[in-house]
Amino acid sequence: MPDILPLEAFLPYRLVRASNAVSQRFAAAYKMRFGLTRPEWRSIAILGEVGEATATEIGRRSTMHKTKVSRAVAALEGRGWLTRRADSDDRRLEHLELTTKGRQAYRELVQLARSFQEDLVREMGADAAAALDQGLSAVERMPPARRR
Amino acid sequence: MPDILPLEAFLPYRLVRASNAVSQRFAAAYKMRFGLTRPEWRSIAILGEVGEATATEIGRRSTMHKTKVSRAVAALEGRGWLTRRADSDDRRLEHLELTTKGRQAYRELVQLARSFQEDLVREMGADAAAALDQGLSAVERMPPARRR
DNA sequence: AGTTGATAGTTGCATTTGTAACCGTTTAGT
DNA sequence: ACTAAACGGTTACAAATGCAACTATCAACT
Repeated sequence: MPDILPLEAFLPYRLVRASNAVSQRFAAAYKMRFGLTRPEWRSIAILGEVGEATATEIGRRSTMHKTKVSRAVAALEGRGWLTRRADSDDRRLEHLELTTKGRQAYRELVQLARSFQEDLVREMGADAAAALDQGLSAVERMPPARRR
Repeated sequence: MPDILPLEAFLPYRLVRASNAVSQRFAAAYKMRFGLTRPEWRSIAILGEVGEATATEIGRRSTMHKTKVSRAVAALEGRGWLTRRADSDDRRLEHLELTTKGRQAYRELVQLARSFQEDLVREMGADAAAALDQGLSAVERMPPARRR
């Protein structure tokens, strides 16, 4: 008799599936509204949050690879949503900042995100949402598999 | 004063991040051991679980696009880990089944997955794991965004 | 029977992504 | 000062992915 593992009971699989379901739903919203990609949305989210950051810092804070950030930033710059400012001390660094247009979009994106999360919590139920929060916090506390 | 949304407090982002952290760690394990891709691992997992399935059923059960399944199945067939058997009634269907070699790998993969999950639960703590389970279940209960 | 529409599965093509290499700049060690 | 290593950022190339079109088959309806 075979020893089986139901995929439905396997945490990594369940996490991926839940994450896809939820984030794709949200991605559909900001893609529909602004035509943004996920790396772009994340970059805006970081810049809106911290005001100004280098590309590396965006990557660190949003868990994105340098190349993704680089491309997202280039695209957002092309839209006129952010500007680059060279660092006077270290000429490798570029300080990025949202433009007025970028901040305006950010404001709307925050609205979108808030109402999305409210709907989500309502739909799953407050206690389940609290449980999810607790579970995710524990995962976040785990040491990363391997730095690179 | 700007109205900000901390990305760290946004559920979709946290879900994606947790899911990446966990599933990439596991992926590294089966990739290291067998050189499998994620679609391949999932296809094996389904076939090992249900014994026999069509490509469409694998896709449905593992939430993968047809093309992913098609390519994964082709790769696994190339390895000699599964066989195709035409349906006698409906000649569009192909019943897929693991070979002896495939089942052997499956057995080892199940071991790998079990010990991975055990480690995971131990690392996050039993109650956090239970909370995560509860939260994920609630997400799984939500209606899918859009059928295709 | 014949046409239309659906379904199973594959493949071509464009887009996205990751890896590695690269350039310019800064830091550290000698 | 000088070399080597490290770092920020970009880009070239390869691999993975998704979409759409396609083939073959089946089902339904006339």
